[in-house]
Amino acid sequence: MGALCDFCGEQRSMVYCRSDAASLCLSCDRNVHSANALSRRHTRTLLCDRCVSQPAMVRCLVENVSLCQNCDWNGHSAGSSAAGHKRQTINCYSGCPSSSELSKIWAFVSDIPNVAPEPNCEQGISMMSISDSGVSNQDNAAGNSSLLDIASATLMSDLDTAGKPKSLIGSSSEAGVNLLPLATDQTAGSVDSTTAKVPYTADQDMFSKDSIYEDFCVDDVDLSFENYEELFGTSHIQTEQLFDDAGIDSYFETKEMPAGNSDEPKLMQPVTSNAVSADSGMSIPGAKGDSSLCIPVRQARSSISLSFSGLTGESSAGDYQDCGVSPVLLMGEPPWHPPGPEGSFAGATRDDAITRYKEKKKRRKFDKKIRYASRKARADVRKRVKGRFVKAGEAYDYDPLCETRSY
DNA sequence: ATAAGCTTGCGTACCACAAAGGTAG
DNA sequence: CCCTACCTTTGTGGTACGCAAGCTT
Repeated sequence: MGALCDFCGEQRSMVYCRSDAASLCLSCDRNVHSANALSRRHTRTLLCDRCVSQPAMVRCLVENVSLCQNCDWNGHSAGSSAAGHKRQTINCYSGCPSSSELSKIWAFVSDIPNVAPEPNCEQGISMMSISDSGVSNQDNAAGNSSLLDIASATLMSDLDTAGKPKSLIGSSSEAGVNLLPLATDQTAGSVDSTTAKVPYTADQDMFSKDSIYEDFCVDDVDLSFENYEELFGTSHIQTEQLFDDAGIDSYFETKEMPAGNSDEPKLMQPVTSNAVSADSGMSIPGAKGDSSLCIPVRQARSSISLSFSGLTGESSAGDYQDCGVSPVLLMGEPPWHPPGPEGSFAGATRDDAITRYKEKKKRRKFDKKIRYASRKARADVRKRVKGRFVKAGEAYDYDPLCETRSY
């Protein structure tokens, strides 16, 4: 039994709405997201079967579970016995699809309950769009059938441990499947599906050419993050709990940071503002886009470089890497590689990135750090006027030592 | 459909003063 | 090299305020 629906609190939550930062049962999902046009645009996806708190990104066909990126990485990391498991991307949807329509999209999910059609959603799947590519059925001349193609696409049977399809080219074109970058959250992110159209057709072998980036014609988008929840898709506490996972901690317990780590000072900075925690950069779940950052790499790089707090335009690649952002992602290296010697390099790079990310996550403190307890103690007992400290002996309106105000 | 007003949330300045840090003798 | 005195800088918390974004009318 998974977590209960955040809305009704009765049914088992099944889908995750990043815009609402809520886990919902299908019934409430339809109710909530049929309220108005805006809510219908919320993109949802399956809930991670493992952590039951994050949106699932992939479906492990071997274990038959849906996993968020963190759980996927943890469970299918290089060297683990599960590293070779076949995985399939899980697509987001918006609109108000019926349970049968969801069943078509998520054919691998056997227990989609029947949900009565919502009166406000008479358009049903006609309103539905797969946010993977910004390709909606309205845009897709192939209609619903291709929609399902998209939904079932990207069979990751040949994925290496970095989640990079090895034989993407062949499988995509041969099967007539529209293989597209992983899902973006069009509402949680600024990646507007209306502008982020990917002009891809099945006969375009975009993955086989060096011109891969040129084929992504996405307007430069603002990837600024509006709040922490949106960024992480969960609350601070939840996130910390997530990464307080004993498995993760135990994994790093014996590992020492190398001396002279250039990012050491930065690590000491409390991350209390809505500035983007660089940790997010690794998985960037909900980071105005999905964890897999399905926006084209080049665009992502340019946008992120302007949006990550503390990272200026002059920031070097090392800065980004220090922040845990995969150099693969940031430096324009494609998120996957064709089979070949480069693959192992990419895997190592990714492992390095994961290592940095986890180390940093372990060390990070989200609450305010008190450097001088004595000063805090002093401030705690200091008298104030409208929040400001006042000279000793002056009239004051707030005595922190008193239960009630003096004014 | 648009504009104006309202609400909400976030970031920051402000204050006094003890402690920390730096410098000179 | 160590110690002391002096000066400057830092950091601490509650509140008010400004701004921006979203929502309502």
